[in-house]
Amino acid sequence: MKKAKVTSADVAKLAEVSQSAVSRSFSSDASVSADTRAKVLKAARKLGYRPNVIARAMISGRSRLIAVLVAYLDNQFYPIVIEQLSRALQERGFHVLLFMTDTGKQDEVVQLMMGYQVEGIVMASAALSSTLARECAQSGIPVVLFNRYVPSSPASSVTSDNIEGGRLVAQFLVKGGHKRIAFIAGSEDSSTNRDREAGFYRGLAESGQTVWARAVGNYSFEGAAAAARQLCAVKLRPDAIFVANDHMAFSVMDVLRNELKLRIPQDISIVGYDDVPEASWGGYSLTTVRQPSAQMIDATIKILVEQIQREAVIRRAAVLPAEFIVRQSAKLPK
Amino acid sequence: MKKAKVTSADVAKLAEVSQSAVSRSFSSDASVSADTRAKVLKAARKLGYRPNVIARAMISGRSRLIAVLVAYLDNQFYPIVIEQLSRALQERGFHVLLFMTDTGKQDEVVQLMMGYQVEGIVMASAALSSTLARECAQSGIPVVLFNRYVPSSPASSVTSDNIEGGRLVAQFLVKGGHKRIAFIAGSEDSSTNRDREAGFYRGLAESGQTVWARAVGNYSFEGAAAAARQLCAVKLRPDAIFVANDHMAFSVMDVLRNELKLRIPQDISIVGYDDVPEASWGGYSLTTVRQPSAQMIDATIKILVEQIQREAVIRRAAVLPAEFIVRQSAKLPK
DNA sequence: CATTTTCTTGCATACGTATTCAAAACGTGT
DNA sequence: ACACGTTTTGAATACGTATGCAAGAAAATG
Repeated sequence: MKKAKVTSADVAKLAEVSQSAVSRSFSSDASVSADTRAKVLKAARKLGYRPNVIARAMISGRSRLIAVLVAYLDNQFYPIVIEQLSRALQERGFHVLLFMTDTGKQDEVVQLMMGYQVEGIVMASAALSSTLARECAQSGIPVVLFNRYVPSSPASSVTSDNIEGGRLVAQFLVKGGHKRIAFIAGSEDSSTNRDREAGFYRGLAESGQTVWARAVGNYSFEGAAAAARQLCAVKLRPDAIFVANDHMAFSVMDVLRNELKLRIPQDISIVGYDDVPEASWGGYSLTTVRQPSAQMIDATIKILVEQIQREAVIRRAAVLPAEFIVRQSAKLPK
Repeated sequence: MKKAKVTSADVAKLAEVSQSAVSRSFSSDASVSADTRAKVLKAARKLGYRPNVIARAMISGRSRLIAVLVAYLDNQFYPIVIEQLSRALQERGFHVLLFMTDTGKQDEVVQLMMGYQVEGIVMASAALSSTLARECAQSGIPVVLFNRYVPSSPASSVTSDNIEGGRLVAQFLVKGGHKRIAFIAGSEDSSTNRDREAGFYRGLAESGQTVWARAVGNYSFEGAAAAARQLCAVKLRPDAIFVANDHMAFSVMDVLRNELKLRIPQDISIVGYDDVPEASWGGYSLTTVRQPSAQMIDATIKILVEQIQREAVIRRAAVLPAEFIVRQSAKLPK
């Protein structure tokens, strides 16, 4: 098993042209006669030549690599995003370098990404320390916080309208006649949770209500289960719970139905956020708020590509409309 | 916003050493005095220097890139695998270059991967044409078919024992007293489906039964729903269905419960395969066969790393034990 | 102290491609 | 046939790092 690397020089020799000609034949906007290009391509095919992207990146300074940083993939929202993002980037000649990290090791990982000369960074389900953001901005690498928002940061962001989404939930639950409406938060330091919660409270206030109870689930399955138990361990339990994302909502529903023997939505209504695929499954049929993932991906790519082409990092913040999805986990308004 | 690239030469100048010294200071097993290394690291920190991995890959021929090819991420098995794989590779200094592709465009994508000089390829949920496999082997790039198996291919493979897994399902269902046991297949050209089905039939035969009915779901949510409807549209419907993976099983359960108003497992038993996280959720509580994903990842990495280090591509085939997981979607043996 | 032996160090070069520059080839109109 | 603009071509160089080599420094040995 030999590594028989075939280079542009090999192709050049076979095609009886210069190495430059080979290079130009593989670059779309170069000045080569159709004649020599044909010769080159023929020789290349014969030898099985493929331009070395690494070498190309070296000289051109464009690696065509986009780093995607994600903390976990058990919340189905992120796999979907990664799939769509990867497909869309592929179409534009970019490719995804995937990094998994728990918060804390972020600095290290960002250094790694920069080492790979990535042309852009997408951070999903992970915040970005301000020093790190500054560092990226200085080196001219556009950063998009996907589904996260940090006002003071030079990084761009793409989110859905979490505030409005939260408000919609409040309105729906109030109209449904609920009087003891509770909230289960995600990570308290995340902008998604902050905004959803703020919008939710505002919506309640507009109807003259306030939140009945509140617990924290930290966007984790177990955390949400604990939060649900906590909320229902009082004499007068809530008659509705807004859970800050679908992933937690499933866990909450399991606890309510199987441990506490409550019927959903007859005894208690549940609303989630994200509209991940499982939300439409029959086992849950979760009323939720849809994040427009396709539009969010589009916005992300637009921001990245624009900044890469113009070689200028400008802060952008895209906020896309959220849509309320009615299913069967919450009582309908009469 | 300027791209102020800082190179090893810059660091060398500041530290008053040669560029070679800088390079050596960043290579773990190089001969540098502790003294100069300290000087270099100090200067590097001051300038914010990070070795350019691209340039390093160029000269050393080691990109530290592993291509991961996957067809879709809606089956939760694959996100989990990607997460674990990425984490494990990161620990060993490798990184994941992610490619999404529908079968058909595979050749193109493999060419792309080779262009990036990846040191290894993991193909999950995608077969590999034999010409492609040969090409990879020739260029000395180890290929691991994850959860796929192609006997004639020079590519290595890592699977769970799908035959035994299928057999376990048959045994369990027979012991549960079922008399009309059906099967919903995944993609008929996939080795996972072939092996699970073969093992299942063998298990049935050992108990003197044969399959009652069979339909194809193509590993898709909609396909499985259609298959379920088809199986139950006869006068005597099955009293148990083995569905070739969990993802399809959820869809089948939805159809049975919500459309056909059947109770699971009282009216009909369902068994899946994979043990994805959702299988343990209360909404489904799916009896299934667990694929040992952690062990499969370990095996994959071991194969890759070994072949990369020894610079020799040898075909390996790891088959790991499957474990039967009893939950509540299938009647228990008495 | 002389002589090996082991460590360090800098110089020069190589990796495979894109791109600048000047020369060459080719057309075009007079 | 000539001058001129346009297109095509090859030689040379640069990108940022790792490494073989030889020389110098330090350490170990006698």
